[in-house]
Amino acid sequence: MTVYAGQGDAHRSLALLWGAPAETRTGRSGPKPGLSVDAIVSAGIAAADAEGMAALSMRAVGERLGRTAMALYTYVPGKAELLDLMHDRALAELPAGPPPTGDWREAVTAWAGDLYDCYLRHPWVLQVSQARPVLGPAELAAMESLLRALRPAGLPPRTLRGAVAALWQFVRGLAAATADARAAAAATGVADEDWWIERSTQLAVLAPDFAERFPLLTALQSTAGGPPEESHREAFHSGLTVLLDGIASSGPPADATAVAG
Amino acid sequence: MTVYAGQGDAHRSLALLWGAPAETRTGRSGPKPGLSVDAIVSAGIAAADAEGMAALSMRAVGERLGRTAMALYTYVPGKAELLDLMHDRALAELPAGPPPTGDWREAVTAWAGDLYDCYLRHPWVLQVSQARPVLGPAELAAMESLLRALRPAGLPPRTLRGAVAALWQFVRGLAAATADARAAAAATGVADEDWWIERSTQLAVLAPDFAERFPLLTALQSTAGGPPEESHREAFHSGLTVLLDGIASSGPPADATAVAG
DNA sequence: GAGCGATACTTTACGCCATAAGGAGATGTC
DNA sequence: GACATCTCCTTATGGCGTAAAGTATCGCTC
Repeated sequence: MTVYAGQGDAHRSLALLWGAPAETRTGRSGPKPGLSVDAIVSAGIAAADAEGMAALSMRAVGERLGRTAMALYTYVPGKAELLDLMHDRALAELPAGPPPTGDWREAVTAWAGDLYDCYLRHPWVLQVSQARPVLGPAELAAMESLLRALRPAGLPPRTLRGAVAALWQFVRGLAAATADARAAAAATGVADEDWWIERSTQLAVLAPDFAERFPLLTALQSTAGGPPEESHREAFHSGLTVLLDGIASSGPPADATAVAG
Repeated sequence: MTVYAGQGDAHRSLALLWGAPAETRTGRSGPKPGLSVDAIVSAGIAAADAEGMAALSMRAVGERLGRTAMALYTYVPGKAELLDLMHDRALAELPAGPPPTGDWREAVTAWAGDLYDCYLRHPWVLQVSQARPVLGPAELAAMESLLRALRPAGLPPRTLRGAVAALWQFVRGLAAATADARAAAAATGVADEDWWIERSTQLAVLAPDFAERFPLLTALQSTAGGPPEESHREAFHSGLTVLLDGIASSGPPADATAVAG
């Protein structure tokens, strides 16, 4: 669901993301707050992790805190902003910085693996409207991490921007594919492999000319072995290798870093 | 919206996608169908193009056809399946095959550009739960096209799978970023540039230590010129170059194709 | 310490949504 | 003409996000 939040109150959203500093006015009257933005975000993440994005409602989050749905509106402008906060908080689980090894390939690989794992721990993040320019601190920190890892590669700014986009989107996309395969397996109660086989059987009936219409796809598919989960992991590594090779060939004179390392 | 369709009746969905062949039983009684799956899918696409994914309801689609929402359920099992059909129909706009030039880089670039443009023509496609293994004919045809374009690169199967995933996800991700930037600009009525400036100003207030916390990001940002739309196009090209370079370096002995071409 | 305004939270209500259930009318076969 | 079948409708159910308004609680001012 979507989670295609309206642009709504962008200012308020940003302020919440970056933790509005002097929110504590002097002279507050009224009952003390029983909740907090943090607690609400945590409850939202717990709910999304446990029940999935489709089941995430303001009522559900409120119930986890022993409140009604409307109580949340004291702390958060609306569901869209709550999702923004949840998104950034999930990304905040990423390690702060890459290990200071000299090998940028290793550093980038570690970064990609961390992001991939984080997405799979919180698959609902992938359903929050992608690439909405929310600019939360954790998201920016993750990007800074990637830039730090890539620095030794010595890319010019243009290429660097492209490489960052390609890396991020690749990880995100592969995590989404993995997560969806898992969800399908869990929802149908069918094991990954069997589900795939069933699908293929149906396809063979519906499109008997499949092999002729899609010869290359058929050929490629026949070379795949093992369950989808493993196949995704393999695609992750080989795709990442392609990306790293591309980055290496766009770097400085080709052997400067290799020799230096 | 999500479009995180339940796995629901996968069989029925697949049958619709591949155009169940002998649907016309002999001896049909009852009134003649006033609608068709095709017409409903077209209306759905028109609605999504015009009003956006958030406004896409069964009611809205029905209204475009002069019917109620419930009338659609005679033709389509539910909203999720309709979205699957819309998704595949949108991808069917892609050209059938790459031009038969010998230059695979050119062919892949053309393929990527076509997909990028298609996504931007139908931004809602990017909000349909990504990578759901729907396996519609148009989606598979697009993949076959990419494989055809990549063939001269002579990649081994493992690498090929990774490269395909990386390319597809990269294009999808960048299209999503571009589409979201456009949506933000349209929704706020603010021009791209101004919106970005405003955002930066807010950030500077909320996080005065921005430059210290994110030095590399700050440095990279300062090298960017021009409006976001152009910046995205630039990222598209430089990212694609990185990917193509990576593919080239994973291919056969490195100069076989270059010399041959 | 009385009063008052601000605050947290609730109840209620509105207008959406997808879709289950059942009925009305049209159309074909027998 | 009878009947089965099919399209399409109306109605109803149970959800959703959230606007509006009410209630209880707290802290400040006088």
